[in-house]
Amino acid sequence: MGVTIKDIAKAAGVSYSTVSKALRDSPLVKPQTKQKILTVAKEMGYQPNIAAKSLVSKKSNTIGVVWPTVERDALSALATKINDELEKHHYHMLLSINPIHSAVNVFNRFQVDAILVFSEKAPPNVLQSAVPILFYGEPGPSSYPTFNVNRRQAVKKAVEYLYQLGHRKIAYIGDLTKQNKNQQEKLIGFQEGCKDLHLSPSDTITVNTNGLNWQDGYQAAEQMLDICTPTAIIGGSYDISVGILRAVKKAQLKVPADISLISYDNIPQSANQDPPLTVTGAPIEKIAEQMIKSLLTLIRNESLEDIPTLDSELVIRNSCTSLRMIEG
DNA sequence: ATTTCTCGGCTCCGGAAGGC
DNA sequence: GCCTTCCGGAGCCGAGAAAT
Repeated sequence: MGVTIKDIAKAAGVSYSTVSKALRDSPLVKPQTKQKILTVAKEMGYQPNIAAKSLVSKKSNTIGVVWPTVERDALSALATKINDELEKHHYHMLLSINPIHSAVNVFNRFQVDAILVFSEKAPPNVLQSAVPILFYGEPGPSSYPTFNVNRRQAVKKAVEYLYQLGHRKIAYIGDLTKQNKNQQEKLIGFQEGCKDLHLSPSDTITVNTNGLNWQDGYQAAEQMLDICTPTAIIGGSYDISVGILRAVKKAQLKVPADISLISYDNIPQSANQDPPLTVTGAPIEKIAEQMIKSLLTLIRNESLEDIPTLDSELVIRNSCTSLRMIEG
């Protein structure tokens, strides 16, 4: 058992209510008494008991986050940013990779203040939760607010940028699974972008990775390169793009000299690749910021007006080159 | 089966002490 | 005697264990 305010009270020779006030910097405690209590607390290694605090305040200052997987770099980056953003507001984060229903159930028992559900596919029925839930990505049951980013626009921007560089033979390598709306949005963005720019359907290639891990991207790119070599590729996620990069290198080709590459997922890690990747998508700092802003609104019991869909940004680094330069 | 107690921390209310 | 300052005790919170 850890040190409690009762232990400190005994050691400091005051009552525990005085310790409580001193620790909360209450003006009702004499400065000398306060200083003595703080010194004793520090010496004894006192750490406040969150469970006890939440009993009184009816708040745990904890957010439950339902996460699909911890294995993808893109998601770890977002989880880190969300945690940073929560810390700014003195909140803690509990992460669960359980299925949505059981995670929501456990979080309610832990008495979190709100739950953020990162959903890659909509849950089949209504969730039982005493605390507010915010969905990110795939909309949940209609009664729950959803926060989203403009994936379609992101991929479209990538197509337009590659077009400006002179590319006409462009591949999109991503998860094309029909059930996953988020991934479908990216595909639609690619198709719309190509159509708007009158790219020949025979030159635009879509390759299904059947997954979002780097291995999925690697295999899909490897198979594609056996058959054809586009001048540019758009990877459907950061992890997929990492796989594509490996496959391109294995095929004795160079990015960007032989093939330009743009990755979906606007995360800082993209800059650490060789070469640093040009990326598209909403910056994860902005995603985390907007997400937590919406969550805190829900916690305050205020109604959430329309949550804005975050626009994407293209970050140009070194993985794309002008087609003229390749030819020259 | 029902009631009481326990955990740790917070807050309200009131008592003790001291100054005028 | 009154007022202010400082501190202490009771009660509360929720869930589960222990007692009845």
